[in-house]
Amino acid sequence: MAYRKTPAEISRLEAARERLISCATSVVAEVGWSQASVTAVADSAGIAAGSVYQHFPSKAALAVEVFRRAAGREVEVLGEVLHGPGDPVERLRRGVEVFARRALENRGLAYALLAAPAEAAVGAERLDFRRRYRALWAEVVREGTTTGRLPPQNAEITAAALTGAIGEVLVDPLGTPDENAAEELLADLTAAALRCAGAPTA
Amino acid sequence: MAYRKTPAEISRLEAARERLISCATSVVAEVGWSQASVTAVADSAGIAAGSVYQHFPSKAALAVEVFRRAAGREVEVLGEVLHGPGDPVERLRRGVEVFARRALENRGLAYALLAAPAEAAVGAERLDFRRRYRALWAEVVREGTTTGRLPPQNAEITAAALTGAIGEVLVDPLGTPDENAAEELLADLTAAALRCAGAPTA
DNA sequence: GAAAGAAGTGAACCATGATTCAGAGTTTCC
DNA sequence: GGAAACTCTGAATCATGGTTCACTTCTTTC
Repeated sequence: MAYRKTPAEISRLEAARERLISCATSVVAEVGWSQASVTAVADSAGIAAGSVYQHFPSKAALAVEVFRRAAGREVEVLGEVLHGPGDPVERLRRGVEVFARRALENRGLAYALLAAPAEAAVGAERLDFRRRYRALWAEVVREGTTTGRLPPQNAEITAAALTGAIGEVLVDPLGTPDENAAEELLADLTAAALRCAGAPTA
Repeated sequence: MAYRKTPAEISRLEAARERLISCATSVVAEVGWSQASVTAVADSAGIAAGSVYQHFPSKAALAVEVFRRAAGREVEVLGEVLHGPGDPVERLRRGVEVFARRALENRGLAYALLAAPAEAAVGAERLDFRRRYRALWAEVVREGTTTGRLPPQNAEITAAALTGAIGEVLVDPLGTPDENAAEELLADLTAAALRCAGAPTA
């Protein structure tokens, strides 16, 4: 019994791993997946390229973890809003607004999550998360139709349409940072989303 | 004056180039951009890998040409429908339907154009074509609002939303070929698109 | 403080796939 | 027919960037 990881050592390693994920996330947000080489990520975390492999078996595994963390946060936030109290139509409106606002506040990351070219493993993860967004929208839409606040419709299709519409509307502004037009964009986007679900125009 | 390309020779070269583009398009539609190596494309056209470089300066240039041709056809078809005769709302409906139907008829290619991971040059091209789709939708929407067939709205945002919504709704079915559900999908998709533009439900 | 074991380093290694190029085969023109 | 100019071939070359590994540095335990 000559060596045994002490609790302090374990948490130091854990912290190093977290730091690596966090730095990798920043790098991806700044330069995109394709430019986020192992070397660049390791440099930004202040460690050697080889050390990355003490925390992750491959670059792809790290990339997937980065994506999951970031996308998971968004799904969680959106879920909270959509599952919150109040009228389904109002929750839908707030969901779109919150999602878009968060994206515009962290454009680089939002672009990486929504649209930036990425390796296959991340692409697969992205599909999975789009499915989750869809499921969240579908729930609210279904609730709206059953309570009569929304007209009859295929909730799954509407949910997919919402996911795509919001992403597409955001991608362009995400590339060209223009602060002052954001509020108007948000208003127009939420209006389009509500129309898409068939909500009566306010 | 010892050698001069004869007309026959010129058209033979031209035909070889066209054939290459056509074969490359098929390969991309079947296996996606990432698997469409120069060797695979050359093999499918029955020429050596090196010969590709007699027609294109780089693989990226060929990929861009493949994308432009295919996407250009779609823009053209959509434009014809949207610029055709009749009520703007009806043209909108038919535009969505035609676009979606064509995508479902050639799923592999549609997926490659809309969503498949691709090199940077193709990604840039894709952005450009999305802008063109958007411009086409925006025109009709604007026409609808000025003639009073559609409620007041930001036509550019609605156009972006339509582009994203249609793409997103299609991407999933494009991966899982299911013939019989297509008609229902088309009906639900056009309904969602019309709602998105604020068209009164039929 | 010394041995044992683990983490960290970074230059070398390796896999992939685009690109090149020397030689073989074609076409043109006198 | 034959020289000149061009196309075609495909194995060799090259570029990129992820991954490995012999070695160094740090931790633990006695």
